Amino acid sequence: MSQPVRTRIAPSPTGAPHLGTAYMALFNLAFARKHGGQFILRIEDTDRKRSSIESEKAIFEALRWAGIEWDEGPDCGGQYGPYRQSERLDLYEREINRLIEKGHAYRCFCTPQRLNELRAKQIANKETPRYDGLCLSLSQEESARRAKSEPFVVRMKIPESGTCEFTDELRGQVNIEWSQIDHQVIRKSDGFPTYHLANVVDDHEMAISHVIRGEEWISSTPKHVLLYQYLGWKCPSFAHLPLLRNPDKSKLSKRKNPTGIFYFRDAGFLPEALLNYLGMMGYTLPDQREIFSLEELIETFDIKRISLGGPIFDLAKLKWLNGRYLREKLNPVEVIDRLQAWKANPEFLGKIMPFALQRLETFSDFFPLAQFLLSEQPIYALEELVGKMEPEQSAKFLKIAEWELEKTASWDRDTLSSVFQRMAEVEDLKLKQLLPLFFMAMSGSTVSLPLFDGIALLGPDLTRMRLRHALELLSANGQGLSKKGIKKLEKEYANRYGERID
RNA sequence: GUCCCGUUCGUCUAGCCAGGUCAGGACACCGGGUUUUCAUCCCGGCAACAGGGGUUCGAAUCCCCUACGGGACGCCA
Repeated sequence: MSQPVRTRIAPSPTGAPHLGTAYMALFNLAFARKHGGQFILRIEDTDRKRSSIESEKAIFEALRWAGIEWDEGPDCGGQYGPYRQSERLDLYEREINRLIEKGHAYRCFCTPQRLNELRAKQIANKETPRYDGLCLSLSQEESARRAKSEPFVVRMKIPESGTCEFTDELRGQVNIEWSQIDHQVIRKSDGFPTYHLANVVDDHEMAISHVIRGEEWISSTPKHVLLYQYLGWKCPSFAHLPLLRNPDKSKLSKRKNPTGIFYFRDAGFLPEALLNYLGMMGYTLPDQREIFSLEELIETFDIKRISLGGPIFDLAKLKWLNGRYLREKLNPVEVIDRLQAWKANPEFLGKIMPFALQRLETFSDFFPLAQFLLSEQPIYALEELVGKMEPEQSAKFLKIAEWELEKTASWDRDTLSSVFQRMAEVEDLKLKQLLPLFFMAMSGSTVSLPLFDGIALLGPDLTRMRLRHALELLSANGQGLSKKGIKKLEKEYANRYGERID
């Protein structure tokens, strides 16, 4: 351990900042700080189609809100920069060429169609899908010649037999047979590296000493280990943390849980309580304290104390903890400050006022009208939700809205309006017939502010939760969508609205 | 399907590495008390070593098998 400790998180800027990112960041940060090292934020934006600068900004904002600070990153620089993979392409290209020259990697000219067919065939034969090595036999000359006129990817070679052994700091030795590993693409046809290559190159170049990441990476660790060997570099040590889970034990997903970091901000949680809660997922301080600050976590941090069973994220316990923070860690004046910073400020109230004003006779009318924008979840009865609509129709429309809104890139009044406009058209309904359901689901009342403006102010995370809450209310009364029903609806949806995205 | 990882109350976990505790704490839940209500707070209760084999005087703890859960198998990360 003579080498300075440097850890990192490497989120990819696709979609909303995820709780899992904050979770991994927390332990990477704690480990680095405990050992007097640095914690780095690197943006892995090698997926050109899905990465966006907005998402990158959101990651900074979300992590900062949560109380995670990094020593080096795209926004604050550092001596190992740049910290954005799209700005490091030369570096990857150099190493990819080195790998090709040394015979550790080769160009592959197979078309996506051929690979799809191959995969389909292998799956049909109950084999593990894997590249069959067709382009492996190409001579260096032919490969170089075809590269000038044809699209290609670069794949890394994998030993034909034997076992990859590596040490996971938490689990001990892990053995995976090379026969299980595919000839991984390390450079895509668009010239960008894949995660595996970029990750290894950057971790080396950025002098990362400890790779602390999610358990989902264990099975691709052999590829990484091999790349370090091929490139003649020393491997960092690896520690794979358990994954946060949904109540059904599957990997935490926004389908089943609030997973966006901003959800917790917008729903009125304290960042320090959230961080504390994440810190007790799979970890306990030596003295079993449950309430602890980041500093206290760091002070006593011991990565070996992490327990390996995937912890289920329990909103109820988080709320309990948040309540204790409010009561025990803050005084009333501070709570008022924090409340103001949250939504009780002129800026936010100012956004509501234009809509509320037309409905005001006295000040007393304001807060009841604005209430749904200031609470986590309005309360209403099933009959109110459904109204004149058939319950199953309601469930269907709620689900479709959830899918449609998932696809909505910009979250403003007009865009939202057109989403519902279109939905009414496709369903052959008047907007007036469709909307009462959503008024109730969003605001818990038929007397409320304009719907689209309301949804815009609510933001995507709270909106999703409200749709889901409505759906759950229907299900709890036996009038929701069954699994089969959802499958069926999904197909119908694909036909009439277009493919769904996650 | 193949491989890998995991498994202590419903949930988060302590204990496991260095076998001997009535298996401890917290959330949730239930009951009681304080409070004009509610909440807070206090007290009490419910509730777990996945199963089966070993090793041992003794196993939650060490070993093996089974089951179950999860993850991975992309020109996503």
